[in-house]
Amino acid sequence: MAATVSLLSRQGYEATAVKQITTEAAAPMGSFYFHFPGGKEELALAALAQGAEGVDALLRGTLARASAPEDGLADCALALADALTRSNWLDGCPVAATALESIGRSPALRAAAAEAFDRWIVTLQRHLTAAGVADEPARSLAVTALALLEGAEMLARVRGSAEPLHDAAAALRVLARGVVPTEH
Amino acid sequence: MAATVSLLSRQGYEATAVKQITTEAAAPMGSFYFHFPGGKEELALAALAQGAEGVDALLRGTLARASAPEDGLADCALALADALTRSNWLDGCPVAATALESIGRSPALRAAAAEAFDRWIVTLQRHLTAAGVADEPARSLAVTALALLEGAEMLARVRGSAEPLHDAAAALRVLARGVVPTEH
DNA sequence: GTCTATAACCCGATAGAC
DNA sequence: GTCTATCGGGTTATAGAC
Repeated sequence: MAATVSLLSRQGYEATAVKQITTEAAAPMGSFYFHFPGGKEELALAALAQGAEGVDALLRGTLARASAPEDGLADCALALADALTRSNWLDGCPVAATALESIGRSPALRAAAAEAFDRWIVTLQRHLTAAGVADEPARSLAVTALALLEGAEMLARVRGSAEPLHDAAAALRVLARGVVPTEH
Repeated sequence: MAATVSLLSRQGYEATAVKQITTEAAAPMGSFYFHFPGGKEELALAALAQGAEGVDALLRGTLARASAPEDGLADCALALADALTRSNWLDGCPVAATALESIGRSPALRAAAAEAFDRWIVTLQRHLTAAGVADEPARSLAVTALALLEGAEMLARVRGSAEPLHDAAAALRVLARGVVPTEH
């Protein structure tokens, strides 16, 4: 299962063969279809849900540890850069590749991807409202922040450089300072 | 060829069969391998290059038509939203899906995707330097803008809503105003 | 140069013995 | 519940007639 999350993150849904998954998990093909009668798609749905939880935990942890509320979003970009560097740019967002592939092909996968994105947006938005930002600018900035994180991560992985995520962190700091009320 | 660009944009590299391409182009399988001895991958490389040119033309046209230099980046987000809505969220970035699939699998495709992204970044950066922004903040903002455009487009397609691209446009306006010198 | 027919292979999924 | 052996179909790519 963790193997599936990683494979979907690295190569997407279409390029990932069921056989590759069962091999990596040291499980035989046959019993796989006992646990996942819905086949490959059902497994992918479960993997997307698990991947969504993993990313959400990373975001929540990073936001909670932020030295100042207005730096939380930027810290998320830096946390992604760190995780990516450690995996040699292989383990990216566990949802992105599958999301793009699913748009015109699998309504179920597309919905699962949308749900994952929504969950992360809510997490980011809550961080902002907790810092005193009103609901509406908070939601808009949360959507923008997630888009920027996803896009910067894609650029970083394709180029093999953390630069886009560092640039994104700087931009997120600017955007957050525009809406988060300062204490003094 | 144009068919290939569209198919890569809609479903990525792995999900696109050579047969689907030749069928859509009303060409027989056999002669395809005469024109593309490198097979599917060589065709995809050509399609990525053509897709890169198409997007670059859209960006250049939008930036040239911008009412004010500091609105150029935001206009790009709105142009993408417009094109996406017209295709029912199907025809997105012709590079993104293939880029994510290729990272751990095909160095040639990954390099082609990186080249496309670089080209767009240069186009965005030139718009900023032409508006009087210094090289370094211009490059950093161009990278951030492309990341935001790509991420927002992915979110918009997955959710079937232009909202993320509108939010991105607003953010790009804020970021551009922070670095583009005003006239008066 | 163009196209058909097919090879060689891999895919997801299943039947059926255990 | 577990696993092996296999099915039917779709994949890329090619051989060979035209």
